[in-house]
Amino acid sequence: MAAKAEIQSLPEVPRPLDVTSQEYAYRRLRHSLMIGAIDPGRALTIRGLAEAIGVSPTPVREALRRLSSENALLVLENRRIMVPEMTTQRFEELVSLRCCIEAHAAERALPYMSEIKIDELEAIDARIDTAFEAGDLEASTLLNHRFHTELHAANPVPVALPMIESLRLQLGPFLRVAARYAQEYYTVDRHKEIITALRRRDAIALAMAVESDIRDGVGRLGRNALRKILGEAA
Amino acid sequence: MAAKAEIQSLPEVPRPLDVTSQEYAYRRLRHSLMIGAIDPGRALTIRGLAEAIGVSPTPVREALRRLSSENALLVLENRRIMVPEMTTQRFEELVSLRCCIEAHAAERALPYMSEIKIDELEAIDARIDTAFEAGDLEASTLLNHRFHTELHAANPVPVALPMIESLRLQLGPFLRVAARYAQEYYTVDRHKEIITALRRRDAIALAMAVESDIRDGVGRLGRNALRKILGEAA
DNA sequence: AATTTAGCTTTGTGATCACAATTTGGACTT
DNA sequence: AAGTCCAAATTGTGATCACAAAGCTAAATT
Repeated sequence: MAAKAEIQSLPEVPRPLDVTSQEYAYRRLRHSLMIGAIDPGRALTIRGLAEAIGVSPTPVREALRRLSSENALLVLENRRIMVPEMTTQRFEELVSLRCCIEAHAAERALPYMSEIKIDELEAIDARIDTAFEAGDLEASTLLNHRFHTELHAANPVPVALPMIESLRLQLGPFLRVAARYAQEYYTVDRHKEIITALRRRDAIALAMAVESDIRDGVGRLGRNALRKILGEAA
Repeated sequence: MAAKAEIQSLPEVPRPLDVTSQEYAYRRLRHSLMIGAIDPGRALTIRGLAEAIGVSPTPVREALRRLSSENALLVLENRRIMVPEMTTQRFEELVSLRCCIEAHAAERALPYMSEIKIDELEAIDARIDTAFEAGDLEASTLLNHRFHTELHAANPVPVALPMIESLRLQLGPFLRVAARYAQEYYTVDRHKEIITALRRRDAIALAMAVESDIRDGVGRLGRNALRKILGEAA
């Protein structure tokens, strides 16, 4: 009996005392996916993950079902589970859909935006700049997520949020790979424009700023990486 | 020991031989939700559903996790699971988001639309009219779903489809209730406009037609129902 | 009569076990 | 040396059981 070939080592996340094993497995898997700790195309086994996380197969299965419902994982007809691979077409679809939904969600959140909330967003943006100048890409992207989430969450009925997070989860693993291929980080941060539009209560400008922020940021990074990755393969 | 208070009777769905119990439970629950067989606000128990479906609790739990990831079900902090209730605000958010995504998805599918595909859509639309005139609301709404799905599925990378279906699932239970309150069915069917826009390859007209179709159909029906329901309550 | 409390039931959760299907590895044949 | 076939291991699946928390009912206390 050979030793288990590959005991996945998943990044750890804090576990509050009252969260269920299923929820903990979900969070840990989700975080691993988001930061690109599991490569696209990688096959996952329930028992392997259960051992890595330290719980029984049952809660792991439930976590995997959740993730596949969010399209963060793919269940093949072999019933095997893997991280979806990125293609040029899928990337373009994901980015354009994310622009569409986030612009819409921002417009919908605008009427509920208080000046205090805008101040908070401005503070987060300042921290993003600080983190970026310090070269802390980890904190920078995390704060960037935070900025967008806070923006949309101003809406008291955030039905768009789960969908935006699903898109982030689908883009996450690939963007981490993409970051390795980027020689320079285009920090074309449209957050200043977003905040200006918020203060002016200008819905049109807001939607355009949000769309530009995503298209010029995520879109450009991913496209460049895809060009290089596909160039290498050929 | 009193008999079980409420053995849910869920609408049956065909079960192919090769589908897992988990998948079967999912489909049956999903279908029940979609046609409004389970009232909003209704609490669900794992054991009760397992008995109703005829499987053990394990696959039911997995199905419930999937459904809650799609926001078709709500897990309370008591860990109890229920069908979300509809509010005016949530309804408006769902309808506007659905307009936004479906218009976008239709635009994205347009370049992949063949004349044959458009013919098929036209055929489905004809069947919708037939079913509607025959008073078969069940078939009519089912075919309406089919029409929209076929439209979006022309895109070879349909990343928007799961989100659209999630929105349908969130609106489904309520719309069934709403239909009871509608004295007359506004059959303002914009499908003819959609097909014309497709044939002309007019992306703008297509997006507008899709948006109008949803806003004038689902939106109007739901708003009227909400007005009456809330009027009764007051 | 209202409120608290005690005990029972129901419920979600998760670990374990058994089973079937798929996969894997190597030995055998050609 | 390449392909085929059989056996062992791995994997997904699902039922069952045990446990703890939450809910409910009814009795007892104030």
